Amino acid sequence: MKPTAPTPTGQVTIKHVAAQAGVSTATISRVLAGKNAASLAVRNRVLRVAREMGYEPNRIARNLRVRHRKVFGIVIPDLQNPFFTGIVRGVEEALHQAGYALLIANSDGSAEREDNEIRVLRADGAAGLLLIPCRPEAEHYISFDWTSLPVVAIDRVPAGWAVDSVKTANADGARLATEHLIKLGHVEIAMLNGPAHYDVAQERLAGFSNAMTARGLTMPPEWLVHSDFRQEGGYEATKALLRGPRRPRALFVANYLMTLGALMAIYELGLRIPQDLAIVSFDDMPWAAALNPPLTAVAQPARELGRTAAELLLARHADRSRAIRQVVLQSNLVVRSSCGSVQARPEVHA
Amino acid sequence: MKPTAPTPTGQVTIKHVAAQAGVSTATISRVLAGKNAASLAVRNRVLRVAREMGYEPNRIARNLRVRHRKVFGIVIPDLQNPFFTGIVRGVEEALHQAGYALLIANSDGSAEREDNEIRVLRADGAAGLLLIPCRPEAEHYISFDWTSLPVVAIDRVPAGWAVDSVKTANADGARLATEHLIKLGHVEIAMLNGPAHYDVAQERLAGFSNAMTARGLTMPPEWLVHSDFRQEGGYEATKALLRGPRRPRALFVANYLMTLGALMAIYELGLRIPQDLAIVSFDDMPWAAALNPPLTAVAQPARELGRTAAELLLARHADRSRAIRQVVLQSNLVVRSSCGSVQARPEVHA
DNA sequence: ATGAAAGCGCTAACAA
DNA sequence: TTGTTAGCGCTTTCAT
Repeated sequence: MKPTAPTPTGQVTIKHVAAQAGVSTATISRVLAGKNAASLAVRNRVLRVAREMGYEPNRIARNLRVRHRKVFGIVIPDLQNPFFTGIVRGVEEALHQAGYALLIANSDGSAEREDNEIRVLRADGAAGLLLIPCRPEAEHYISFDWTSLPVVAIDRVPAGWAVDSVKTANADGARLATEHLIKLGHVEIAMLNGPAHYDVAQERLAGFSNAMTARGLTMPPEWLVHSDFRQEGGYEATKALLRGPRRPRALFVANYLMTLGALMAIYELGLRIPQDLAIVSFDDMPWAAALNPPLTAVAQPARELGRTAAELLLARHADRSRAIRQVVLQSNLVVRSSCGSVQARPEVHA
Repeated sequence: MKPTAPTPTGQVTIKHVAAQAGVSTATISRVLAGKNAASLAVRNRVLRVAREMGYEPNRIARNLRVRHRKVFGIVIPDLQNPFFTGIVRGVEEALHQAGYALLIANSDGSAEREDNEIRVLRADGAAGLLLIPCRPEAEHYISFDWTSLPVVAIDRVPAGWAVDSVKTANADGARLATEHLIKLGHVEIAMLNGPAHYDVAQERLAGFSNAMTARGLTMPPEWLVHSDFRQEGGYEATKALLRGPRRPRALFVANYLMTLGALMAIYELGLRIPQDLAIVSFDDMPWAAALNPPLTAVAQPARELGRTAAELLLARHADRSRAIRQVVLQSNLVVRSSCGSVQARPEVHA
């Protein structure tokens, strides 16, 4: 059969082009694939006809045939978190350059949805997966069947799961923030941290503690508060903390969502930043500079994290047997004015 | 051939399951499709074997066969803009419920990338497209070949393009914001708007103007400034405005990115909000409440916009010939304290 | 340099 | 109720 008009669905297939150009489908395929295995005359004719007919190869068919797609998938816990979307941008850029597309899925922080999205992504032909895990336990991920599906973990890396991964130097970042506070003369420092079983929270705490003890600073136990990394939780926790028997003069908040909550609590309590309370945040956001006063924060290299993860995945895709690599990227402190300076104050030891 | 072990790639196909269960692939297909066209015994056996073998249908093959995918695509101009990601969430929720997946693509505000993403999405088998256009001109979109690819426009609707669309009641929202200012006693009101050729900007301006003239308020022409909807632009424009010969006492900013810039300019100039300058913003953001003072803003129903768009697309998908529908969703003003109150001030007419 | 033909994994007529 | 068979649109041997 030599169909010369588009199919009922309006799609023009390789057959139509072949018929029109008077060659076989194989030739069309070759020419379009850029293989120089056709005479110049044929080549030009094919190209022209294809263009004229508005031919667009059906990738689904192509993918079925070649048994893989130039597509990776990423599943993130929160589409509205600028840190995560920053990572996605980085991934996208790198993948785009390499000629790969990216499927973005949203687990919403739910384990079931995460599982489901992973399955869907695989069935949809993703050649590999980027994952910002929403569970800190490794067991689940380990028991998952990753056969022929390379994966790299970003930001959060369940301890004991042997995968390629990229993360921020959390401890270093936290140390930077804490030292900044200390250098400015603060001694009564509290920390608002995330859930204690998250590696990210543990590391940030470690950095904080190290900085404190290195300077011989101590704090009452109630100044270390564990919340949930969310805005509401940060709000409540901060309120409780600041209403407590002893009020700290400086606060290190372990992520941006809780910082938002903390800020609200602070204003509500009528406290001034930084005079009454200095504040540093983990995570720098576009709006940090628009706050009054501008917020000092440690900036995670989100785009870079994404880029690196993409490169890791590409590399693993190309060579399944290469050594597993864990890369950690440095974060840096961007100093604005929410920590003020208390150098003039008498150094009351806590 | 009766393959009983997975293929070299490790994938287990319908054939393996069929062989193992001792039935034909057709039966497997039917059972798994939920068609009750198999005896209970067979049905159970198939289900069990499939589970045991970890069989996951290859969607690529399925899609090729059924000639469509349960997938829609969305292309947005900025993955990091909370308003857009809010829309995406809404879309995702609605589509998920309907059993569809969503491919997210990022045009980055570039026309070429937008074109490209649309093509890719189509070739990747998307059954329909959601689009937040990055160009205000309709010509391009009209001339595009939408054959057999239903599409709905969100937020920005190029005038003259006959498609299903969902958008915010921009004029109403702007009117709300402006009236709020006026009610509070403000008369010296300026507006920081986006590019004049965007429908969104035009509508917000219309709402602003209507509110002003309805109250008999006028303003010097230099108080209407057109910027670019971006942070940097908002910063520059605000600085110029506030340094101008006549300084307004209130400012309506037409989107959130410019508000960020405006805020920075205001602080830099040492102006206090709202005493020296009241500010209302179009777009409400999670951090608006954490600002000092908390920002009064008109909130666009992003999630709802997304949900509605998804429903429109689903409906169009089901019935190509239904009447084109344009839905506009109401926005609402969330009053915080960045506009203060100047009722006590003498009413100097501008 | 080009074509014929086999199949990727699945579904849906059509038979039985 | 179940199996046989013919493709979906493409790429890729294997011939020529």
